[in-house]
Amino acid sequence: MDDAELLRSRGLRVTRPRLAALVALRREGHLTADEVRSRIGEDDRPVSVQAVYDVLTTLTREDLVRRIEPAGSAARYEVRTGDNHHHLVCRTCGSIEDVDCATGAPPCLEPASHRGFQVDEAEITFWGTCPRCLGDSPSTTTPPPKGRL
Amino acid sequence: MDDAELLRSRGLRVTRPRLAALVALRREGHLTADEVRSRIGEDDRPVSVQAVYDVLTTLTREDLVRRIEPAGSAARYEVRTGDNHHHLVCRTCGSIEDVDCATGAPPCLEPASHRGFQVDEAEITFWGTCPRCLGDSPSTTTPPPKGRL
DNA sequence: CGCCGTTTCTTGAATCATTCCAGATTATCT
DNA sequence: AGATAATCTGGAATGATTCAAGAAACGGCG
Repeated sequence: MDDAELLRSRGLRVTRPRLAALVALRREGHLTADEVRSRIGEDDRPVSVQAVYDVLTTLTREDLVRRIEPAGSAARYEVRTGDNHHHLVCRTCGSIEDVDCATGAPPCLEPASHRGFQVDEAEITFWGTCPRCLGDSPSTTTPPPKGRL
Repeated sequence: MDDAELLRSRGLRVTRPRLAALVALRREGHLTADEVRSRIGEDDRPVSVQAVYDVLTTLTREDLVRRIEPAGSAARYEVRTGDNHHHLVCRTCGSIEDVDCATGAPPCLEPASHRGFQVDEAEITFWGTCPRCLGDSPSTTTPPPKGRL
């Protein structure tokens, strides 16, 4: 099933910005809205800021894309692969890696006490230092993408 | 050890805004910077927006306060109790509850594959619906604090 | 194949949280 | 008390995201 069919199967219209966003996210994961926009602009006709947010919001709502918001960074998007994986975030350079879920199926982890909550997802962010930043001198290190924490 | 001693023990100056922030956060957890500011303003002389951010940043750096940033909401602060606990967030009203860590000491959970990362913390957010929103009709439900997701 | 109605995209401005700046204050140490 | 560096104040700037109004385009229908 190609992207066009994928969109139709969710009852979504097939538009250039949507197809381009899916392609961009399939090529690189964990992109910010702005990065998605520039990737699209590179090999396609540019789209407006608004269109990018609309597209990403729609695709997220239909579960074709997952949105993550690591503390201290703008929201990032990745193609929803179906598996429930988690993220490793480098405190120094902000890079993000996927890691498989250690336990089984979603929500993959049960809270010690539900307190009456109906839990449907456990989102896990592992914080640490990436191998590159571990070895590098601070000067050669790529600075974090945006805000600090 | 009272708050003044606590601050001194970290090499921090004892100031009214810092003491007031600690008191406010001890009374209520998971407050936004702005909420901390208004709580201080209620029973103390008001402090500037800037002072609140400075104070919270400093206290966070010294590990007296923990900062969390649930997706779709402004940053929230809570007094660091030392235990590593996690959070239950209601998708409907945005309320946050603490839950103890099921596994042991930090990082409390190991990623399936480190990929060379040196992991020091596993931050877990459980998403779901709180008991109040489960039972309530949508109309009587308190709306989410800020942005949607 | 061309028209219509609805959805989606464009441009431009607004909002919110957070940070930057420069100068006035104030908690500590001598 | 006085010096000095850390803090706080007020005001403006920044960055991500959203709102608004109108133009354009997708997809169904005749």
